[in-house]
Amino acid sequence: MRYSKLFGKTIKNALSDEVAVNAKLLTKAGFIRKEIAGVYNFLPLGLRVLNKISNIVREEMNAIGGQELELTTLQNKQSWEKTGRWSSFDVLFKAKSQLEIEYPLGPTHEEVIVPLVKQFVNSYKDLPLYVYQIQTKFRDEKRAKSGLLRGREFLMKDLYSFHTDEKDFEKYYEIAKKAYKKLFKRLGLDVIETQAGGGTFSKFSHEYQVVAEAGEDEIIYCPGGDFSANAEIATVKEGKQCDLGHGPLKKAKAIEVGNIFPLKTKFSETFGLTYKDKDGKENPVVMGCYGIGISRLMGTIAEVYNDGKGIIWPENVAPYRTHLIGIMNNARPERDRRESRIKERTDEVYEKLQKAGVEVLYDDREDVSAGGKFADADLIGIPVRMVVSEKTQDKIEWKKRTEEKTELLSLDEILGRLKS
RNA sequence: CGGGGAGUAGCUCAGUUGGCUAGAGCGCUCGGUUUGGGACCGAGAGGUCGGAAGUUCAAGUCUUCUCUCCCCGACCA
Repeated sequence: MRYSKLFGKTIKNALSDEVAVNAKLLTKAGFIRKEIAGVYNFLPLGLRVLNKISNIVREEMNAIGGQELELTTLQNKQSWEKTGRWSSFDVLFKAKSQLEIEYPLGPTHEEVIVPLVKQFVNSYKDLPLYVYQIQTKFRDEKRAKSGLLRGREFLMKDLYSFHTDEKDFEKYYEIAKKAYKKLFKRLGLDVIETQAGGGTFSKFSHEYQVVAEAGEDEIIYCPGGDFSANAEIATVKEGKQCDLGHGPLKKAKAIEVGNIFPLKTKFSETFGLTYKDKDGKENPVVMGCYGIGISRLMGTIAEVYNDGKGIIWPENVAPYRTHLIGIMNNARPERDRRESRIKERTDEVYEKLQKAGVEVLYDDREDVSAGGKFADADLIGIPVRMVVSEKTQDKIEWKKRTEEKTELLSLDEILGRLKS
């Protein structure tokens, strides 16, 4: 992508109405722009990050048997009345039509998926079943805050699992836990699996927490990694030795990026979702739910990985793998043949990278100084920066966003590095 | 929803006790000089001062109402 053509440019000053680190950086760098409080537009760069996160989540959900589907956002009031949540779900958006009919705007999808699954599941032979969707959800937060961390409209993955019995559910729950661990690792995030309360549905749940000052949750955890509990339910105190002797337990603020929990038969009983077992007996289906906040993850990554200059994207979620800069006199290429060759060379490197299948954001702007391009590259935070200039001669300068050192490499050497 | 703060150019902001054609920096356009860490000179465009009502000879400035954004709290499968 040529930066000169990219929709959504960097800005020098942060907008005054963005205070949260993630919103400030993402706005400055041209990834997002606020529409109203807690509701953001995702510009091309931001959408690429969102899609990369979604795709990793998608791959891992597919790997544990998940089938992707798309559910409605405009939902059925009757179903919500049936579960009692039409009145008890306090952040439910209620949209009214011209005919004065009310529709819940989906904050979650149990009320849609359970009646839907009921139309297809009759027998133990239809189970287990794992379906998921990655969709925009709406929650009427009284106070949206912290940029992408707590919005009124946000992108979320929800997987629902359906089982014949508790035992089968528990088996899958452990599989899901493993998938979550792998998935967060792929995203480049240090995520702590945390025991949490069960809310209204069950005795327990698990949250996936990222330690960060901006977080709204508080966890008591073992730095060695074998224990963590939400402070709301923790029975142990900060400072106590953990069971494996990894030193004293710590207390920290954290961002909840995922949450998995048993639904048992709560929704299947409400909607009459049952199956016939081998003896022809009707039983309620046992369910589990597995959520991940996709847009919140994007905010969390920006919140956690940055320095004074900008964002530092982990490789797998960066909008582009590489950032190419040409330092040249483009104002009057016809006047200075030597420097105009640099422009041609950078164009050529760009074409070759593209041909080799390397994702590259090419800063081809002709009226921006070298310093301006470097500053923007740091702000945008793509993992690898490559420079072509008079100084690099027939080579290309390679620099990682996380490091200060630069190296001069040939295009072949660069392609070799990007392959591994 | 309670408490606090803020709305003036695309962005960040200044604007005195109400007083003349409402300003600056950045950005943008044009011309010129520049090019390895956010260059410089010159010219120019750009404003219903969030909205409505009111007080006044006169309102960005005072009063009332209202909308919006931010922060703290409460809330948060």
